Amino acid sequence: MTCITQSSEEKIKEAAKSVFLKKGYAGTTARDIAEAASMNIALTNYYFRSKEKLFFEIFRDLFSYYCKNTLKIFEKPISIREKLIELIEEDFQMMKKEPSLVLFLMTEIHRDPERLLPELSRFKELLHVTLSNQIEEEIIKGRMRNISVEHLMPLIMGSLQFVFVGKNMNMKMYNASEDEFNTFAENHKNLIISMITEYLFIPETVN
Amino acid sequence: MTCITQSSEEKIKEAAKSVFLKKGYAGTTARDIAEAASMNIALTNYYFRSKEKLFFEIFRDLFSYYCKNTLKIFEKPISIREKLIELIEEDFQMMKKEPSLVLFLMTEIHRDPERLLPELSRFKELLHVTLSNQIEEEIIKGRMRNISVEHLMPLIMGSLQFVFVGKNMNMKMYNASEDEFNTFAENHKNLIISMITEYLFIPETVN
DNA sequence: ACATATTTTAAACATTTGTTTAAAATGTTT
DNA sequence: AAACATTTTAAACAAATGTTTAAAATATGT
Repeated sequence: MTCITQSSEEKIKEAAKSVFLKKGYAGTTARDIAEAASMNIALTNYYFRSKEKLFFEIFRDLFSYYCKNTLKIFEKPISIREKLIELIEEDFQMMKKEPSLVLFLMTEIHRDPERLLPELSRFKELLHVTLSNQIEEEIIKGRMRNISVEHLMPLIMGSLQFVFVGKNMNMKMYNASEDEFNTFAENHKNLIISMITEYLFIPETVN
Repeated sequence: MTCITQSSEEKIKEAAKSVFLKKGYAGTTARDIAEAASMNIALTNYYFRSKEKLFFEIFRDLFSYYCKNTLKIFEKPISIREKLIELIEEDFQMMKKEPSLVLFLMTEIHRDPERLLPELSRFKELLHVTLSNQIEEEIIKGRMRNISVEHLMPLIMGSLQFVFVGKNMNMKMYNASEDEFNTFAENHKNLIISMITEYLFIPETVN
């Protein structure tokens, strides 16, 4: 999203985002940000008042970016099966674009959950509204295994996202290039779609 | 492993380990460590020469702790099915004991894979020796789905470990206590065992 | 008991940290 | 062009950082 003309404020925020994603809050210095933005040190505080305020702003952006797609899919008027497949596909694309995102979010939340997630329960409720009832219906109809949303979500997200959380480790372990890793991740995604759907959904018995 | 009498060196290392696990390398100060160990600031450098050297030592310990159990299980003369189930059970116990471990390792490796994983390929080879052939046999015999170790491992580890990587987020989201989280994690583990085995292994056709 | 080596301490060290200042440069309005 | 507001700059700030020092305390060997 690099515009032709970008305000200094935007330039700093963009740069800060990329540095925070790479090094985390504690590992990032004000001078790192200034250098990445090619701007004077003082400007970060001029526009954002403090490193912490800038971080909060970026964290909030990234976290809602992370959630938004998921909710949008869940609100669609499609079947559970389609929702889950779309979720995995969307999630995969997101992580391909921003491979550090999930690890970043997890690390920072681990550091200070209270401060960073003051309104998380709203997300939980939206998940329930858009998914729980639909799942229950499927289960009652005998078309799906008995599983709760609380387990379903980490089951899906976990298997897929973990590959990206450990991206650098995997690349190191298999001497893989960026392209090779992406191919690997794509295959893994397809494997997960196959496993999840085959495990969750009970094939209709032909009488 | 708190002994009755613990040398200063051990006390510092123990304390440093717990602080590093919680706050990561960049988020930990020399004074944090000294305070956690109830020791003088200068002793860290007296025994370990630098914060970085102490960190490397602890990282190496934790990483081999993380790998050791896995390899030990894979070397056992048991079936693939048994190996995978034991792996999940062991892994679960490990994370119950040290919930921050995986996120810590992933974060630090992400930060600097070259420095921290100089000899990772050895682990990869051991994985192959102890597992690849056995899997191939099963696949040829038609008792197992066609899947490579490269995909199998993250598939298993991911779904299970992700719950602990996002522990604080999950606890916050569901207002869960430590005990409630552990119950949840245990149920999740069982779900994963069920899913993995049912998906991977092809039931013998009764003729 | 003495001499020696090891461990612990308080204090200081030079850098790096996030942040502020006050002046300079630039943009905007009339 | 003059007056004003906004943006950018170099320099400095206090506080925090990892590390070192040199003396004190303790342990060890003879």
